[in-house]
Amino acid sequence: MRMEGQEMPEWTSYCAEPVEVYPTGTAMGSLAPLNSYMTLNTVGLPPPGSYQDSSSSTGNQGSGYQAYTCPSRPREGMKSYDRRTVGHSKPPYSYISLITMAIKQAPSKMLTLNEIYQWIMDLFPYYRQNQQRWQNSIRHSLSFNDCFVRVSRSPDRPGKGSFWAMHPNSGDMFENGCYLRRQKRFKLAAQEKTATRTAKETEGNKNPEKERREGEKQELGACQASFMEDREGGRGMGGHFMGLDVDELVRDTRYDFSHPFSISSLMGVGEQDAMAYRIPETSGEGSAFYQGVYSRSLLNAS
DNA sequence: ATCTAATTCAAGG
DNA sequence: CCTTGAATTAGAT
Repeated sequence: MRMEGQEMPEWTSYCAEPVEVYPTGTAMGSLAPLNSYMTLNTVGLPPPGSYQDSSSSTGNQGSGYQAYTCPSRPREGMKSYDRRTVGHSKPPYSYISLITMAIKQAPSKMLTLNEIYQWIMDLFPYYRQNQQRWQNSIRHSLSFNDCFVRVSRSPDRPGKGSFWAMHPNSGDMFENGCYLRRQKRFKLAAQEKTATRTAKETEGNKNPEKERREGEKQELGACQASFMEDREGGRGMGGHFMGLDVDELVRDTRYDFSHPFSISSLMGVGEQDAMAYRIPETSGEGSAFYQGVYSRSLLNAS
């Protein structure tokens, strides 16, 4: 039950209370969504005693995720596990996933660097440590990945740092339920990045140079390319996103289908669509639903 | 084993 | 704060 008009989704208020644990080696696709009310039993996981703990080796970079404490609403009869031993494990989300979640949950669909940091720390206790390290990684991710777009502050919204938004064509990068590694990056062709360099001061630069896109189309694959129809955005010299106006960056691009592990689901955004969890009635091969969800080039390439 | 995405360190603007 | 690059780690096949 989410409350309208609330700043943050309800689940963010208790997410700092780790009560559920996932076993080592759990396939990403089988992870329950953050706002799931499933119990360990319902997902058929081994008892808590059999979980490995990685929090003790806080600096254990490289040893992979041992366990993950899923932020969850404390429930009746749900014993909360020892947070000192099992909590603070690294969440099974890449920085790109985290950033994406943060931005998408924002009403404005745009956040400053610090707001992103804050959101992550509020939600995941693990990230309240080693801030220097992961925050540097976050910055690197933002600059390096074309799916993130830097939006300069408008004079009416003074402050420090730019805003970060999702590139309108980045698609739903995690609809397949994998938050650790995308199949393909969302890479803009060189021209797109360099496009509209001059329009920077011009303000009215709504004309991003819509030509020259055949090259990258083949590079990204047919499906992805279809996303690139019409208007293409680009980054100017300073890396600011200038090809599209803010409205486009900000619009909430939700998809018609809802996947149990989609970010929308994770964030409780699509609760009314929850029914869509239904699995297609055994279609001979490749139901429309899954074809849509798992279409490699279309959903992963971002 | 390989391919490539993600993470980390870190210099330079 | 932002961008890059090189080197390393690590998912997925």
